[in-house]
Amino acid sequence: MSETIEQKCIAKGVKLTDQRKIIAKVMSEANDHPNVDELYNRVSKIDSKISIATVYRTVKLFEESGILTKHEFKGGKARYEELNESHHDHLIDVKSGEIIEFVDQEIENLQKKVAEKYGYDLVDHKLELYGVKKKP
Amino acid sequence: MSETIEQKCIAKGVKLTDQRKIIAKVMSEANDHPNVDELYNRVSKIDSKISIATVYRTVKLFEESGILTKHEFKGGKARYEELNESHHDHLIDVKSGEIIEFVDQEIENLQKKVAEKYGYDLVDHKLELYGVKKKP
DNA sequence: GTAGATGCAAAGTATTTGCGACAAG
DNA sequence: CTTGTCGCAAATACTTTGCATCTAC
Repeated sequence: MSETIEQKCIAKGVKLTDQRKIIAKVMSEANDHPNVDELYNRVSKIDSKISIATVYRTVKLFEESGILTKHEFKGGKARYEELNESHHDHLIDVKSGEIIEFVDQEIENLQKKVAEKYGYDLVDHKLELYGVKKKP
Repeated sequence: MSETIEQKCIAKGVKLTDQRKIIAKVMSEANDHPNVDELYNRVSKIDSKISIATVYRTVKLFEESGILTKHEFKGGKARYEELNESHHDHLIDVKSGEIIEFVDQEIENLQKKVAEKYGYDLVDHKLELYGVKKKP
């Protein structure tokens, strides 16, 4: 088991307020990719006085601190997930919205190769696959 | 030289108004990836009475008709480009915003393979590389 | 104690929409 | 003619921000 978000905040010198602790806890426990509304709903159940502005401010702060990562999947609201050692990309079921995480080292290597071919160092990338479930 | 957007509209039965003809022309001639504001500016130079609502409605219509494609690059406004036979992905210079188009058949094949591995047919995908120019 | 965080409501952006006037087929 | 489009302004959706108050360190 790796560090919790709260531990990461301490490690990175991010001040821990009650609100941030709650948001950290909810995100640490999430195993999906909540958008700000969903996160706000979950957080509100723990402390109903937290404002959505704080949720926005906190996810932004956590993102800038390298604790969360933001995804902007097709035509939807921004979604967040905890950033951890294992990088992965996403396969999105266009019918159900289900999100599957995957890793493909070969694709990663090829991406770096493409960037280099054009004289660039790859600093970031986004790979999203959109699919429909196959008929058996 | 392939079809103009105007010709594609006719082929697809999209009604051609004066405004749409102008937007079609500007997009056909663009060799970048304008966002709606930029497109509106270019279009306004030809006919200053076109409203931005029409530009929004038209790019949406063209997208749904398979004439334009929409990109939502990191943290910016939506950008559009003409959809044509040659599929490609994008490498974005994070400093300058410059956008380079590239094709890598090997990555394309691997994507399909990943989707299949999870029992999906790939219907769409998004691959964006973000890089910084290498020091010589 | 002080710098920074919060809640609230108001302000920004980007985009969409209702409606009466208008134009393409 | 008739259906769909346009321009306008108002509405919406998501996100950010100014300000007075409060809190972690």
